[in-house]
Amino acid sequence: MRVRFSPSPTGQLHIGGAKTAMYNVLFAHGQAPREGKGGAFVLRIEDTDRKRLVEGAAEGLMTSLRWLGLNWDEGPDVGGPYGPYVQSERTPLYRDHAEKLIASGHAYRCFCTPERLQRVREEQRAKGLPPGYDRHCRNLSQAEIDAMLAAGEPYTVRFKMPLEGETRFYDLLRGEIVYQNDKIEDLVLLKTDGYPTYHLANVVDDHFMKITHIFRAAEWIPTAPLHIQMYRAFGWDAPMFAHVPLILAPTGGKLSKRHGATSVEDFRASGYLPDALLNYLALLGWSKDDKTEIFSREDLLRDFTIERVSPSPSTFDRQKLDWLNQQYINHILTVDELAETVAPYLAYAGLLPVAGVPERQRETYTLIARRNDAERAQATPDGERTWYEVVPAGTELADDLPRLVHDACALLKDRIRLLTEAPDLLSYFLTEHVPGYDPALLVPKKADPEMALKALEAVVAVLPELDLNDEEAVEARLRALAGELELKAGQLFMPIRVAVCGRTQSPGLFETLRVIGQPRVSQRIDLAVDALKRSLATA
RNA sequence: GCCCCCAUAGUCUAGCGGCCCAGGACGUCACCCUUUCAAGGUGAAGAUCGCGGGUUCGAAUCCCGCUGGGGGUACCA
Repeated sequence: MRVRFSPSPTGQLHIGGAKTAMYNVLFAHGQAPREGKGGAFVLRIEDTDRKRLVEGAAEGLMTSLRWLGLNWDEGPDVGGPYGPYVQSERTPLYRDHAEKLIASGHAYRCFCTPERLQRVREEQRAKGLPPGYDRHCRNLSQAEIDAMLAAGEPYTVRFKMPLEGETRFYDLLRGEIVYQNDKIEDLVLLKTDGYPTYHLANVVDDHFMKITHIFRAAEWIPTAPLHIQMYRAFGWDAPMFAHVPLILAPTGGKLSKRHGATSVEDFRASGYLPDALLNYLALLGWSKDDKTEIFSREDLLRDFTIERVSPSPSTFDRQKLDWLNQQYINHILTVDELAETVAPYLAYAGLLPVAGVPERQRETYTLIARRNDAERAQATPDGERTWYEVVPAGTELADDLPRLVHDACALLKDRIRLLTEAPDLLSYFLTEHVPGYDPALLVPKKADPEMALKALEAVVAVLPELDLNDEEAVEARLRALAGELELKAGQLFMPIRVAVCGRTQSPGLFETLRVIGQPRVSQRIDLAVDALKRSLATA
């Protein structure tokens, strides 16, 4: 069983494309071997539209696929027995086959100009007729054709669609689909620039690359009958088809740029894990049973069958993706893995030297930097703070960063949903001094500054005798201290938390103190005491 | 306009004629845990299975129509 994913290098990999690619991989590497057949996944670049070509897009597509772990057995970079795998390198093949179709009476040269086609469409619209090519050149006499050719008139090659009858084909997800032949146009196969259209290149390549199953986006359903007719005209067997449903935007319609992140690269830069994205995409239109939600790559390879993919389109739900991402961060990644994964985001936010980013995370760092540098340069004055603007440039970092990143990840893994949240959440662990904060936060609700001051001064007094590594002892001592001061535990804990973290939310107080360590804790509390004294003096 | 596809709670889905006056998940709400925020646990609300006809002893499940949503209608893929 051989399948293929064939993106056109006109932009980044859309998550709809990623889903299609994933189904291809799961079929070739999962379902096929399970059913005792060999499986190969082919990557083919469809760069036949020279006008829409984007420099570097093919590389970007491949980077995104690899990031998702969707690896191909044959493709432009790895080669294979049926190459080349880039269509622009195969143009003679397409031209030959267009000629073959003309010779066998299944296609014809069309000398109509774009202007004439445009005019025909307008006339049809004016008369309320369905727009489409009027087959003007289908019945030119040989003399007319020869004259045009002799005059050097440019031409396209169009497929001679049967004028009557019907074409049926079987879709693995939907069953049989029937089209009336007279509803299908004589579409262009070869353009005047000598490049093939999708229809020609696809059918020819899928045949010569021995593709057995075509899993492609549902938007191709309407042209499937054309493709079937082409296989027949060539005398080839058509592969099986499965048209995978589109991903819709919450507002309806195809998911597009206006709906925020839509490309795999967008999600990568926004702090999603490849496994979580893949898991989410798998669930969008497929399920194993009535309860399983978390699927590792191995699970998917073991459980996926194309037959269980739903034929109905589904709406993209960012909240569920976020939940899955959080599940992976909190329950599936180890602390070491999290610390490594989060490194590029920390580095870009200035909380880790770039040199401290592990080799394996370099690519992510580069991607983040490339995508954000431009935006960063033209900093919006009104702007909301972005995830990487959590500490001022030049902030002094702690000297024992690797340990701190690791320990802070251990404490914070249950509250990171996106990796981009890490810089903010980890900031006060990684800097030498607590980032600036409003001293008013030091005062708990329903309390006054005098009380907060009294509490912190009492802490300053007992701090030297505490071993912060002994969380239980610290807790016991501080609880006792609260009693002595006639405060509720929380009324004592909150000022300490704010003094040390610069915010009212943090992991458990005692583990936080342990990780930040005696010297910095004590220095931060001293500063908080000063701040309180100052504000009391002014008031 | 014409052609095609799809149709279970706001969203993703289980269900493939009786097990379903419909199960799971996200989200929402409440409670528990608790030094904050999370995480975790427990529970609740939320679907006349889009509507109307059939078929059948019996339909979310099969058939037809309608409605709604989506896609296609390019010398783009």
